[in-house]
Formats: sequence, structure tokens, C-alpha cells
Amino acid sequence: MPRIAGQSGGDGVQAVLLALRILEAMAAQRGPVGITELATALGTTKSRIHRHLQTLLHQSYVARDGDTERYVIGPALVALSYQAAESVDLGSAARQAMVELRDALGHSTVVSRVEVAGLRVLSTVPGRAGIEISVKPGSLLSYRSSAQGKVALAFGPDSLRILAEKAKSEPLTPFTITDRTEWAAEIERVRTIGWAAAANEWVVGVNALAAPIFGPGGALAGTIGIVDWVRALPDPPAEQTVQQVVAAAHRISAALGHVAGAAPAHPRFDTAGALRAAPRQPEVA
Amino acid sequence: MPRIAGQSGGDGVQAVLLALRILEAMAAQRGPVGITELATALGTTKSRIHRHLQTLLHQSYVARDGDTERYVIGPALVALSYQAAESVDLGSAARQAMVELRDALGHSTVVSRVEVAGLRVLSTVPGRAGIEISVKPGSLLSYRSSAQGKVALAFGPDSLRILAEKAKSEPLTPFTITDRTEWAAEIERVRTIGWAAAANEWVVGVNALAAPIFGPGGALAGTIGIVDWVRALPDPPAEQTVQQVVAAAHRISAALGHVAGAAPAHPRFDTAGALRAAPRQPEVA
DNA sequence: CCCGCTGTTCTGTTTAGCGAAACGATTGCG
DNA sequence: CGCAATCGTTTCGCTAAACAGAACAGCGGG
Repeated sequence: MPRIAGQSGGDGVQAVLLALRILEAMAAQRGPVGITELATALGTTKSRIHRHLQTLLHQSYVARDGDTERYVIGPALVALSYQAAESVDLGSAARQAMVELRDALGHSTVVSRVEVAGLRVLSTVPGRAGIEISVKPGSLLSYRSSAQGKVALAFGPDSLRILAEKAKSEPLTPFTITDRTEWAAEIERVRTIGWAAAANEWVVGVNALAAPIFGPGGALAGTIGIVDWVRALPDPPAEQTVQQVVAAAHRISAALGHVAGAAPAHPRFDTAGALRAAPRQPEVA
Repeated sequence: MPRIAGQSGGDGVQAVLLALRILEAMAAQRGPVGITELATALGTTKSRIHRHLQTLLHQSYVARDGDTERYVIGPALVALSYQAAESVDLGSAARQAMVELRDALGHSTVVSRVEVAGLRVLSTVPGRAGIEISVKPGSLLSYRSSAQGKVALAFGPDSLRILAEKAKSEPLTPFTITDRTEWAAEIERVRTIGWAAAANEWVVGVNALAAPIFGPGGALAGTIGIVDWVRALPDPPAEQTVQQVVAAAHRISAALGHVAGAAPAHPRFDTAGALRAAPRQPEVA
């Protein structure tokens, strides 16, 4: 073929591209789809769609609806998805973005996941300051006195707010917000602006900044945050700094399979079984 | 092209087939994969794999590991999977197999899902007998006095057995098994043969036959069973009958995305919705 | 009955994807 | 220190493979 043009080969193997677009379209549209419907939606011919659907049909990536004779998502795709989801976890997906964030800003970076008792620190990247503030992986951050906690309460499921209300811990510093309505206003503010800060609320002299990470389906998967002395990370933080953290959160969300649009208010998702498994559930080893 | 042969075109669009096999291989193998590794595994050339990986890379269906330069499953596949899993549920996936089973045998057919309190009947297909035994969708079957319950205890997670033991209900009929060791033996027997019967244990004069349905990942998703008078459904049941029920269960499992091999010992229990997109994994340090 | 709508099958044409071999860049071993 | 053996990437002419378009068949409704 005359692959003269500068750019190397358009954008890839066409047949694969079409197959992916077909699967995406079928997944997006719940329920059965017809061939002509797909053909017009994807802007191509019926015969092309038909041939590809036959292929996907043989591989069980699509199936046919019993009653109507239209096409639906097949079991093989579900099986593939299941395995795919297992091979992506927050800790490793965040790693790259964390390092980039640290390199850009110089502060310590922390990624944590939402659990019942608080926010579990999954992994950290140490900052470049002389006197280091370190948070150990595996430790818990409280909901009431950390930027991560605010983010979790603002973007997590409703059940989280109820849990956090019951377990009202002692304020760690005089700066921890204790007033009920003031706290509610703060959470609401965090939800609006999309990030949270917590100067002096955990330890006096230390500031933190956090943003939410969403998983596929738009559920809160965890938080990413930076921690440093208030001298290095002032309150309020620089606009630039906030943007960097939020951008890192977005990148990680994307890596987890979160699609940009459509962030539901409060999805049914319940944080990876952590919440669910807790109440009773004997759970023998 | 000279598509002379009778059968229509081998097995489909080759490029798509390869792309799917690549994704499957990458999903199966946890962690990063190299090009040559994939090439030898799939029995093709490096350049072919490379070209396809480039395509999948542009579409974010695969990504590159930060540290090593190998390839891993990408976010787009995770997102796709998530949507795919949502569009398949036990109730609708089972419908077709249920009707086929009823047409083949004539008995009432019931599909149920495992819940904490018992087995929730999701949908039923009435039999063809004159005097009908009907089970209402939405009702609960107990663990101790139904064929479905035996199946759930035999193939479900350990926690289920503990739960069932605590909630020891009153025997519904004189035929309900009450002896502890006898019951344990019965459960073990069910696990071995792969199906369960329960003559006169729920109502005297009624027999039931059930088999397990597995979801993707090998977790118990629910049960399918047939119910009829002992006169129509004798005890022990005919070999033929058993085969049909088990076969129907297998078909439904496949439709849910269960891959034939690899049935893990005791997968995570999940009360909310048998099918779920498998979020993060614990991994705490 | 005929029209408009499905999904499916059949052509010849071409192009898009292929295999083989060469290319750099690392890594490991003597 | 260089040689060997990988690795991933790139190139290029060839041909099988995918394409567009039109014709076919089954349905349902006006």
C-alpha cells in the first residue's frame, strides 16, 4: 500500500477500530441493537457491520437476543471485563501520577482508599523537603481531620457520612472544625470546588490538599493528596498547586477506567467491599 | 478474494480475532506482557502483534507500564467491562434457558439468587401440568428445606454455611433432614454430584431439583431448579432429567460470563447483585 | 399487493494488513 | 570490554483479506 504520508498509518488497524467502536456502542446503549442502527450510528455500511458482528458472535463477544433477533453484549466480554478489572488496582495505577506530582511540586504525595474506619493510605512518595513529613502506607486517616477525609465525605456514598457522624472523634488540634453546621458547609464547599484543604487540622503547622479519584461507573475509588509544612504549602494554596493535584486525580481516574462525563451524585457502588464486609459477616479465613 | 469454499469465510475478520486474543491473553496473565512473549504465545509474528498493540494503545485499551516498558490492560477495557457487566443480569440471562428447560421437561422452572436470608426467587416459568405448583417471584426459599438451598450451601461461600447454621429453622415436613451429620453428608454429596434434590422436604408430595449457576470469576450467582409433584418428578429423578437441568445451569453460567474451567474454592460473597464489576482489591500493606 | 423496512449474501476491486528481514537499544555473560 | 542474545521497533513489496455496493429475502403495515 502507498503509505507515503508522513503520519504512520492513520491511526491503526481499521478492522480492530471498528470492532471496538461496535462493542462500545453496544455497551453504551443498553439492550438490543440492530445492524442498520449500528451502521448509521458509526457511519459505515451494513455489510461491514454485519461481517464484524458475525466475528464477534462466533467469539461470544456479542450474542443475539432470544425474542427479538437483535444483538446484545455477549458473555465473553463480561468475562474479559471481570479479569480486566482485577488487573487494575488503585495502588499501582496511581504510582506514575504520584511521582509526576511530586516532581512538579516537591511535596509528599499520598494515595488512600476509602474504608469504614477511615482512609487507608495505600502508597506514598516522599517529598523533596529537608525535614520530611512521612505518612506510613497502611495507616488510617480520620474523616474529620484530614483533607482526604473531607473529600471522601463530599464525594463518597451517603452511608459514609452517616458512619462518620457516629464516630465523632476528638479534635486533634484546636483548628479542627467541630461545629456541626460549619462542617456541613465545608463539605458542601468541597463538593462544589472539587478539592479540599486542611491546614493545621491534623497537626499544627502542617497543611494538606486532596482531590477525589473516581473508578469506573463514577464511584469514589480513593483520594490523592499532598502534605507539607504550611510554610511550603500555604493556606489557601496557590491556584497552580490546586490545578496540579486535581489534574493528577483526573489522570488516575482515567487510568482506572473512569469515563470523563457522567459523574453520578451518589452511585450504588460501595467502596470495594470494605464497607460491606465490615458490619457482621463472619468471614472465615 | 477467492472465497470459494462452502463455509462462509473461515471464522471471521482476522484482525479482530487477533485483537481479541491479545486482550484475552493480557487479561489472563496478570501484570505486564512483552511483545515477543505475546507473539510466541499466540503463534504469530512480532510485527503483527506490535501493530495491533499500537492500535489498542491509541484507543487506551492497553497501556504501558511505567517502570518496565511492557504492556498492560488499559482503562478503556475496564470502562467497557464495567458497562458490559451492568447490561447482563441473572434474571434476563436465564430467561431463555428456563423456557427451553420447561419445554423439554414440562416442569415449573425457578431461578433464584443467593441472599443472606435465603434464596430469592427471581423469575419463574410455569409448568405444563394441570394442577400447577407456582412459586412467586420475590419469595424466599429456606436453606434447610429446599433443593436450591442445598445447592447454595454446597457451592456458596463458607460464610453461608455459618449463617445457615445459626438460623436453624423448624422442619417444614417430617422428611426435612434434621440430623447434623446427616445434613453435612448430604451437602457434601451435592457438591460432588453437582446437583440436589429435595423430595417432600418443602411440601409433602412435591419434589424439586436444582443446580448451581456461576458468575464470572467462578462465584455462585444463583440456582436454577424445577419443581413438580413427586408423581411427575420421581425421587430419585431420571438421569435424563438431571442432565437437562445441569445443562441449563451451565448455559446460564456461560451467558453470565463464567469460563468453564477454574472454579475457585470459595469466592467472595456478595449480597448486592450477583454480578458486579469487581472493584479494587484489598492489598493493604 | 406493494412499499419500506429489516438482516443477509453475493460480487469484483483495492487496500489494508501481513511476513520477513533489518535496525537500534539494552541486557547479560564470559 | 566487547560479544551475544535478547528486546521492541521499523521498513517494504506482496497478496490475502476486508471493503463498498447492489441484489436478495423475510417481514409488517398501510
